[in-house]
Amino acid sequence: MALRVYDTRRREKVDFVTIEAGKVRMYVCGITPYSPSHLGHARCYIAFDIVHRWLEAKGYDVTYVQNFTDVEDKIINIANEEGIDYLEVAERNIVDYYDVMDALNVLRADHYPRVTETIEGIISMIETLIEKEHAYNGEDGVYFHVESAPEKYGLLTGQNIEAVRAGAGGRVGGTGLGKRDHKDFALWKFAKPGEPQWDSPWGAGRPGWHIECSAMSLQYFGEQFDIHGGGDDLRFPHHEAEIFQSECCTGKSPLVNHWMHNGFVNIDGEKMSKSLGNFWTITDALKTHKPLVLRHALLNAHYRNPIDFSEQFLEDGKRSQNKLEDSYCDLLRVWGEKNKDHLVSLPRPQLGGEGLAHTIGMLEKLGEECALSMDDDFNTREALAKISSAIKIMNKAVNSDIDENDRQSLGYYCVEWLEEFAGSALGLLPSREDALAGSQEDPRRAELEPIVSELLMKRAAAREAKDWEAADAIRSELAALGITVQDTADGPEWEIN
RNA sequence: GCGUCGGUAGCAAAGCCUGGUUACGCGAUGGACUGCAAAUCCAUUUCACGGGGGUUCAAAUCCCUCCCGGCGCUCCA
Repeated sequence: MALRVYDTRRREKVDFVTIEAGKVRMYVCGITPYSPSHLGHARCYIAFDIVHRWLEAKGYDVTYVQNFTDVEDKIINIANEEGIDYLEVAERNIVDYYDVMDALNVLRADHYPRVTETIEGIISMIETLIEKEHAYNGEDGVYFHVESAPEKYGLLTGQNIEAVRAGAGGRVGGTGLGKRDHKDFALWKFAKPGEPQWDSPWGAGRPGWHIECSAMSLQYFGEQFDIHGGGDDLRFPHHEAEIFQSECCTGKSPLVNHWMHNGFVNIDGEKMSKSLGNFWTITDALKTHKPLVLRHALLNAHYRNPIDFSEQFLEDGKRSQNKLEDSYCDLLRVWGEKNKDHLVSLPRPQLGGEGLAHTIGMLEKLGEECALSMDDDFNTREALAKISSAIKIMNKAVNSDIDENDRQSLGYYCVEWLEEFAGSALGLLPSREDALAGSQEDPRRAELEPIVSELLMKRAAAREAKDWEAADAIRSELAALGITVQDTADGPEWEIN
């Protein structure tokens, strides 16, 4: 099956081709750790986590690099306000980033280089650019001269260099006093008093915003690599700046085969921003919803399209995710109830029976379709639709009147099916242990356990006595505590809303 | 202004590149099951594609045009 990926530069889906057979070099722009991670970050890094997972599922050897821009204006300002070192600000937000991404089941990249650890590579890159006359030393910093390579302008945004010049109007000269041209951008900013700084051939200072990514990709991948990703807003100027820097430095073009950009998260139709007061951190969202619910909700739209985030959006994700987890749990029980001691080592059962063959056939077809959806530019929405269809078939088959051995082996098949597509590929399944334990991972559960157990025992007694009124009253009481009770063949179960 | 992405049933969102077949989900309604619920299953809620032209045996899908909206052109995932 051929993987097709949308490439921002060519503006169409193209066959995925790597520089070296079987190997993928993927670079995704990481965060500037000046504040806790927000929903936009969740969307971006989940999107590229899907790329990461699917490429590995297809057998590629993926090297995934993601940077931290740990020295930058906003970080310095916050550090000054709080009277602490800028690295402290960066560090605490990097810790937050790892925490929330782990919770969201985002697999770690292979390398997380930081600007502050890449100064040497940055300086040597700037030296080369100056030698080749693509950069110059201005009053307040070293700048890249965009007009030195005009053919590279607008490669990702389709903007025309002449038009931009014409439309720039009053903004020309607004920032960067030492610029020769308003389109030029800083490679190295000379230090102002009290700012973090490193020595350089041009004077003490720190790197401009774009150069770190060029230096890091060069360091880890060399002159050219396969995938470069990031949020849609990075197309310009950040990624176009990278093209200027890297290609002018090495003389190799194109820098990247596949440029990938994920769509934005809007809040109730408006762009999420601190000034509008509609800013959601990931931690905010996780206060009321489980991490996998947020992940599911985000994967329910194609990664390139914008998402309109709302309470309803999360509620939809919650329903879908609960359904997935409930079904997974049920199937684990169908298969494993009698095999708890060797749940993992049990060999895959033989599938027998005419009825099963039909079911297995349908599931295999859906599995293939699911893979095709992922191959078509990582269409997680369509893949989830296939998974939903599969779950329906699974539930029906497992609940039908069939031989017990068949039921058990079918359960096993279904568990494996879900683990392959919903689990490995989409990262939406909890561990088998967590799934079987229900929502046990919720910290509030342990707290509520004693009181709920007591009420459930009273209710069981009332039901035993067929005192339905009393039993329902207890259920209402629990509902008022935000707890839903479900009666199953194995007795009542409860979960926190 | 320039660039770019969109406008799909009550809501939400795939499909458009590679014209011709059901999206999927939520919500709603009825049914099976249940003491009643929940969960699950079945059925109904279907002939939806911004407007107008055109191409074609056939268009949500290709072409033209118009309208509306998002985002970018300054820091931003």
